Amino acid sequence: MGTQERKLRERERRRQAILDAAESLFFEMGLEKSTMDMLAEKTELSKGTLYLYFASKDQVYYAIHVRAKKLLCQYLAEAAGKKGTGLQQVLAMGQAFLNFAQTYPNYFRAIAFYDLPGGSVAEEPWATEAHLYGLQGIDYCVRALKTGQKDGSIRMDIEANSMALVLVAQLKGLVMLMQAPPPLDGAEEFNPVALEAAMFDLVRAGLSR
Amino acid sequence: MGTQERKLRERERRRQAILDAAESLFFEMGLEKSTMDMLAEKTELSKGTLYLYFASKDQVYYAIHVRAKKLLCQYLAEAAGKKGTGLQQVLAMGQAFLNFAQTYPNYFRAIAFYDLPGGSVAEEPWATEAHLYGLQGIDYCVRALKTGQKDGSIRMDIEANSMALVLVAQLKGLVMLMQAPPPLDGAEEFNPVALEAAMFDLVRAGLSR
Amino acid sequence: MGTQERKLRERERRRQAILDAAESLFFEMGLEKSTMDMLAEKTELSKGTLYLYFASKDQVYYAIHVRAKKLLCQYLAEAAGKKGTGLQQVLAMGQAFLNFAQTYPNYFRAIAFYDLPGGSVAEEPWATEAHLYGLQGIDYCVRALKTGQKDGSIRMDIEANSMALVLVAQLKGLVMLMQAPPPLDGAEEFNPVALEAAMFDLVRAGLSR
Amino acid sequence: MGTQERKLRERERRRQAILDAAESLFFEMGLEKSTMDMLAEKTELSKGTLYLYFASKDQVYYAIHVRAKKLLCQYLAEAAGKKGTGLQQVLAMGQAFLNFAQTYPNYFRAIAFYDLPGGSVAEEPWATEAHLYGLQGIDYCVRALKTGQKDGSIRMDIEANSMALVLVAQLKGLVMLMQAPPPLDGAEEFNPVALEAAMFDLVRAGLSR
DNA sequence: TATGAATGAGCCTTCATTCAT
DNA sequence: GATGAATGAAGGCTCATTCAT
Repeated sequence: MGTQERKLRERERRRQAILDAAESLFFEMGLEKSTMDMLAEKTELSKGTLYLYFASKDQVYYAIHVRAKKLLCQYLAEAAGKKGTGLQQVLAMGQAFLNFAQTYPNYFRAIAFYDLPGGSVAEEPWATEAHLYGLQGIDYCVRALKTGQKDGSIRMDIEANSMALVLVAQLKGLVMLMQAPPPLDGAEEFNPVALEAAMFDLVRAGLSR
Repeated sequence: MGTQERKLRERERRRQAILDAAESLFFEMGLEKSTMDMLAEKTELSKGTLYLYFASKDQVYYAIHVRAKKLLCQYLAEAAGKKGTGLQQVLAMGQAFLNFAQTYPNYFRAIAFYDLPGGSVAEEPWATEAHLYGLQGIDYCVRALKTGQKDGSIRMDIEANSMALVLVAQLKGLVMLMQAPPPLDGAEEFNPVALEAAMFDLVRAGLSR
Repeated sequence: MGTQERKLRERERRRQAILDAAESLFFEMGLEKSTMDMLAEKTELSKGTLYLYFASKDQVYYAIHVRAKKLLCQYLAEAAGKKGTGLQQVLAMGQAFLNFAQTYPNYFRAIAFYDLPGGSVAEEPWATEAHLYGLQGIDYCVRALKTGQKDGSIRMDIEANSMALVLVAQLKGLVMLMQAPPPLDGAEEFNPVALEAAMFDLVRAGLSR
Repeated sequence: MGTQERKLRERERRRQAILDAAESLFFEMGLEKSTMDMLAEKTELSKGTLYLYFASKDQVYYAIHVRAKKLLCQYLAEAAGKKGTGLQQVLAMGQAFLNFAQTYPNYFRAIAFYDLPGGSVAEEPWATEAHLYGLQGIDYCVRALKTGQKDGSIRMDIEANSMALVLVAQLKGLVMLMQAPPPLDGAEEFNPVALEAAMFDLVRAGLSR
């Protein structure tokens, strides 16, 4: 019978619906200010039911985090698969990261915030899946760097593993800066386009031979 | 009589003692999980007394944040004052930033966390002083870049204002990565020294002519 | 199924039980000195549960106030419906008011205190229902006065609207006096029966033709 | 030496200054919302000093209450001393009461609120002086009533002691009604002048022969 | 006498989680 | 599986009062 299977699918659908609601809730209100009551109301489910699908509020947040990393991985994978030199691939991945962050700023925050030292959910025993996705993103970058070194588009004296991490960290830092609320009087402060250009300039010049 | 003056000094000393305790508390437990009760216990003061020195929990945190930015500014100022080419100054400031982050990881977090989008205290009307310190740090970097362009150590086609922000963002991202808790099994994951080296390599190559 | 209906009834029952407890608590301790902890203990409910039924302490008090005015209105309505001249109706309503105040001294206080200038809950946006009950009481009195003027039991030169308010104010003042605690040594001070008699004497003579 | 005497006068002056400040504070903010800190700031005295003059916050309030009753007594005494029939004296005292309440609405409230059952300070062992002033006011009224019975302006079958209390209670109730904040939409509700007229009409007709 | 820093009990309210139905 | 009433441990903050100086 497909009965059991159908039930499973149904359950997964519900789970995703909860996550959808949680996403918009958490990102609108902030994680700490969001309550399970609000989530229950938004999902039109009872509070008890929520706990049938997620063991805790943190788990809900974690699931969103995983979602976000999964999606980011897809963006990176696509960029990594493009034709071109290794350097071009690296730059394409950088662009993909920026696109992701601009298209899904909330997802980006879920990733950035979650990884923060002292972040609310990190260091939990079940935080495994998310980490793997993170590693995979790094791995794409490492491979592209090595490809670039083989095809001559990237300097040979670069240590690919470390540089990949540096590039990712740089991207995260940049997006966090760009997404930070203008602290005062809403002054123009900086031009996102110019910022991106400067970064790509730095990376291209810094990596290429 | 210096009585009044002494009282004022005494008061300031107490204030700083509270901040010291708050620092270690907040950074150990995280801001949200720290309570005023805990702070009272740690300072061996009553809860009421705490509110004689700080109007709210947020204000305590903000004061730490200001402290941190002040100190970081000193680090940067010192580096910015060193002899050498503009490029060397830029790199020296990068090194100073890393030194600061390693010497005072908690202060670094205070800065990084506070600036986070959706951060708990940002956008308050009194969050001005802190912002100015931030701007000053950027300014040091801009000047060093321009100096480098004049003395020939840095490419002329670089837009100093944007690049300064990129460099700062990069540093923040890198330190956040390095300070992130090893998410699992404590695997070595990455080598901080190699990471720093890779970053300086990227920056030097990326900026110089 | 009447399941849902039963639940609703159950909920209402609980609500009333909380109000019962709150009544005796507030009137014993005074509103300001009563705490939600006390109310929780008295109802043998947790403090959190209290907030499932009432949004705030003020709302609890307000609910009591409404209860009181509702009951008073019933007393007045009954008296207003009696046979007799208008004057007799007015006096009957006065007597009903006194009966109410003697039977439910706490309710009387809830009304008197709530209406007090500077009372804690007044001027809230939801304080509407209560006010309407108050107006209705006045209305009964106005009608009785006019009836009396038609049937000749009450002087024609009396302005019914103003006189109704005067009579109500008089009654309130009198009951407040009678309910005031003997400030010292418990001396007899005054005789409630004589007081009532004096008031009815005054009103009868003052109104009749 | 007049030294000690001067000190005593100085002390009394300070005491009165505190009361002046407390009056405007309490009546502006409400008793419960006023804090000793506020009073200290208003008097430009330290909080500790306040406790040198008054044993508690309640005592401060009580002193204001006494002040108020004293002043009311003066108003009544003056009216009671006027020439005319007993009835005229009674009515004059009523008018004096209304004048007092309109001139010093805050004082009136201090009296009315303090006497309220469950009022914050009542039933304290030291609440004696105030009570005496209250009795004196009653006494004036009793005498005027008896005078009226002698001079034929007031019915003989009235029991002066009870009627005096009724009249006072009536006045209090009326003023409380008139001072109550318009509960809704600021509608005109009632006309104070008409109210006063109605009351005097009732009393005159009710008392006179 | 005057100060004001320190106290600490207490207040109202919130909310993640549980569990009987 | 779904519900939602009940829980209770905190949480941030207030304020009348005390006391060493």
